Amino acid sequence: MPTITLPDGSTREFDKPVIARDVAASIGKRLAADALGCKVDGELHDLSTVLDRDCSLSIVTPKRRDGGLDPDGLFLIRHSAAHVMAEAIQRIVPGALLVYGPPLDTGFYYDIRFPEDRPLREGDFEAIEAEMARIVAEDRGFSRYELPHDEGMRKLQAEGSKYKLDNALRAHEAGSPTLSWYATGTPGENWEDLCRGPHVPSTGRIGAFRVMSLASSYWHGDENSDRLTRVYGTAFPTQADLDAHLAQIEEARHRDHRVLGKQLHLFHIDEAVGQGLVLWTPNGAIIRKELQDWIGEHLHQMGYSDVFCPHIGKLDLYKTSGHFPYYAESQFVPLMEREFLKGVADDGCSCAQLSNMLATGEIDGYLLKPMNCPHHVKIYASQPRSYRDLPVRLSEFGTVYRWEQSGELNGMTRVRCFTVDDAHLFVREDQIGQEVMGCLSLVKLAFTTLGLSDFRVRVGLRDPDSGKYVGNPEVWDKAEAACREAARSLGATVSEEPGEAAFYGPKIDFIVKDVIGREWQLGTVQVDYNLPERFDLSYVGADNRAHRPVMIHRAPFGSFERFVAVLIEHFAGAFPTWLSPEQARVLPVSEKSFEYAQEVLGRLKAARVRATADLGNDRLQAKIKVAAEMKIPYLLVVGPRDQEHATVSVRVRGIQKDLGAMPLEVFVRELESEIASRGVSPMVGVEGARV
RNA sequence: GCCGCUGUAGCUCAGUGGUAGAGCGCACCCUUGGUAAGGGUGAGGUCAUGGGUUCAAUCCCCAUCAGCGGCUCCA
Repeated sequence: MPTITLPDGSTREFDKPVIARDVAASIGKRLAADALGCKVDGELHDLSTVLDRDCSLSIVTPKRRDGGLDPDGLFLIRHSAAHVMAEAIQRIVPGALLVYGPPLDTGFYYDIRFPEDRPLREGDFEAIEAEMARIVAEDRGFSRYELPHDEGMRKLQAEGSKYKLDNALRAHEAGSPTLSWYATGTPGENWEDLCRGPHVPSTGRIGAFRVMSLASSYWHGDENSDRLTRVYGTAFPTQADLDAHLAQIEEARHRDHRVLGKQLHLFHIDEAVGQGLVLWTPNGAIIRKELQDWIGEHLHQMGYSDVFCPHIGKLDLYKTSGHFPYYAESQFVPLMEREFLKGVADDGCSCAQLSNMLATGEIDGYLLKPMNCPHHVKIYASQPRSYRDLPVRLSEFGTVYRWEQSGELNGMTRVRCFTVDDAHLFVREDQIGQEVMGCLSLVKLAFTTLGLSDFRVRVGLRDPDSGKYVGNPEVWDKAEAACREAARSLGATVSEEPGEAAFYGPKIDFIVKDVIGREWQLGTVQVDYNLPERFDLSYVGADNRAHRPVMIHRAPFGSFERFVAVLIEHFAGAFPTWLSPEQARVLPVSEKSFEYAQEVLGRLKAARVRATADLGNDRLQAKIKVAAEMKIPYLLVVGPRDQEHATVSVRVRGIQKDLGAMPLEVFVRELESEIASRGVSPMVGVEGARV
C-alpha cells in the first residue's frame, strides 16, 4: 500500500504497487504526456518504475515550471540520445565497439572503438544524424530488462566485447547485484546496450539532436590503454532549444579571445618566442596597464606596500618553501650554475644521473620562480617585526613561470609565463578575519566595477577526517570561521566545500559568470599557516616573545593574462571606455574638414583621451565601418557644420545611428567624467544618460 | 605529455606532381563624399621547417615545430 508524496507535499495512496507513469496520469493528462522519467526519493528513474512502498515522487518533464530546461529532463534525453547515436553508428560502421556513453552538461558523448580500417570521420555525421532521425521517428520504447550478475556475464562473454564486460565488472564491484540492459524496442529483436539507465520512455521523446565533433580518448583515461574515438553530440527537448544552444556556441566563437585578440591587436604569441609566452602588443598593454593602475590605487589606499623581486631565485629557497622538487614537473628546468654543471661532468655523471639529481632535488642552481611568495617571505623576514607593524601587506604584479603541458596551453588562459596581481599579508591570528574581509571586498569591487557582478564564492575547508593539514585544529577552526563569515558578508552565493582547502590553510575562490553564462574561476584568497612555519617567520608580541605570523595570499584578478582573456570574451572586445585601447576616433567627412579634425584630436589628447583621427580618403561610411570593427566606443564625425559651431557629431558604439551634434567642450567634459568613473558602457550623448 | 585534425600573402581562405590564386588589408591614382565598405592600378608568398620518393614536390612519405579539438594533469 504505497503512500506517495508529491513535490507539493500532497500524498496519494494506492492499494497496490503502482507504476510512476500511472501516478503521473492520475495527476493529469498533460503531465503524463510530458513525462520523461521520475525521481523517487530524489533519485532519477525510468517512468516505468514500479513504486511498491512509501516514497516521494516527482515527475520529470523537459521544462521546469518557470519555463527553463529541467536538468534531469536533459539528462534523460541526452543519455537516451547517446544510445540512439550508438545504434546509428553501429548500423553505419559494423564492428564498432561501444565503450561508455554518458550525458554531459552540454550534451553527451560515446566512446567507441572503431575498426582500424574504418575510422569515423566528420563526413559520417550526416549519415549518422539521418539514421538517428529514423530511429527517433520509429518512436520505439526504451525497455529495460535485468539479468542476475552471473547470467549477465555469460551473455556478455558470448557477445565478446571486453569493454562491456569491463563495465559489467565495474558495476558489480560498485555493488550492483544485477546487470541491466536497455533495448530501443523489443529485447531480443531490437538494438540494445548494457546500461544502468534511466532513459526516456521512447526514442521519439529525444527531440532535437546533433552530432557535434570527434576527439580521441583513452580507455579509462589511461594513455597506455586502448585508444578510443569519442563522438560528441547534444540533444534538447525542442529544435528551438537546440538552435539556441548552437547560437550560443557561435556567440562564444565570436567572442573567442584568441580571435578578438588578433583582430583588435591586443596580444601576439610568436612561435619564435615560444609556446605559451604572451607578447602584449600596445593595445593589450593599455588594458593591462589600466587595470594595474586602477587596482594599484586601491592597494595603496588599503595600506599595501609595493615590492619588486627578481624573476629567479636559488633552488634552496624553493626547497625551503616546498615548491622544489615536489612540484618540479610543473616548473621550468632549473638554471644550473656553470661550475656545478662542470663538476657534474668532471665526475662522469650521466644524463640519467643528472636527471635523477633533478628529481630528488640534489642540485644547485636557480629556478624561474613558479610563485612569488618565497621572495615576499624573505622581504618580511628582512627586518625584525613587532606586533604593532602587522599586518604587513606586500604587493607586486609578480611574473611567474610554470611548465604547463604543451597540450594544455590555450591562448592567454593557459600560458607558461604570467603575471599575478599578487600580494601577501603577514598578519596576527586575531587579524585574520578582518584582513580576509578586506581582501574579499577588494575582489568584489574589482568584479562589480567590470560588470562581472554575477559570481559565487566557494569556501574550501579542511576535511576533518584527514591528517594532511598543517597548523593546529583550533586555529584552523578560527580561520575557517573567519573565511566563512567574510564570504557570507559579500552577499553572493556561498558554497562550503570540505576537503577543498589547501593543505596549508582554508581558501576562498571566486567563480565568475560572464555575460553568456560561462563560469571562470578568477580571484582567490588563501590563508596559509605553512610558509611562516617553513621559513620560521616571527614577530615580537606585546608579551615581548616571538610569535608566528599567518600569511594570506590573495589575487583579485588571478593573472592578468587569464583575466584579460576573460574580459575580452565577456565584453566581446567592446571594452568599457576607460579600458578601451582607443577611446575615440575623429572622422572628418571630407578633406575639407581635416584641419578641424586635427583640432578636435588635439583637444581630446589634451584631455588625455586615447584618440586618433582617420585622415584617409575613404568615404565616411567606410571609415565608420572600419572603426566599428575596432569596437571604438566613440566616433566623432566632423564636417563643415561642426567646424562652424565647434561641435562634434557623436556616434556611440552599439547604437547604430548618429546621436546628433554636441559642443566639443561638453563632449570632452562628459567623456572625462565617464572615464574617471570607470563606467561599464559608453554613455556620453546617449539620451537620458547625461548627468 | 598522448591521440586526431590543421599549417598557402599582414588577415580569412581556395588550389595543383610541372615552383600559386581570391576577398579583405596595404601603397598609389581618380573620387571630396554628413553616418556600417565608391572606382582603378600596384606591391606583397622559400606554399611552417628539415629530410626522403620522383626527371620534377607546395601537393606523396617520414621527422620536427606550431595551432586547433579532445584526453590526462593543474600548488
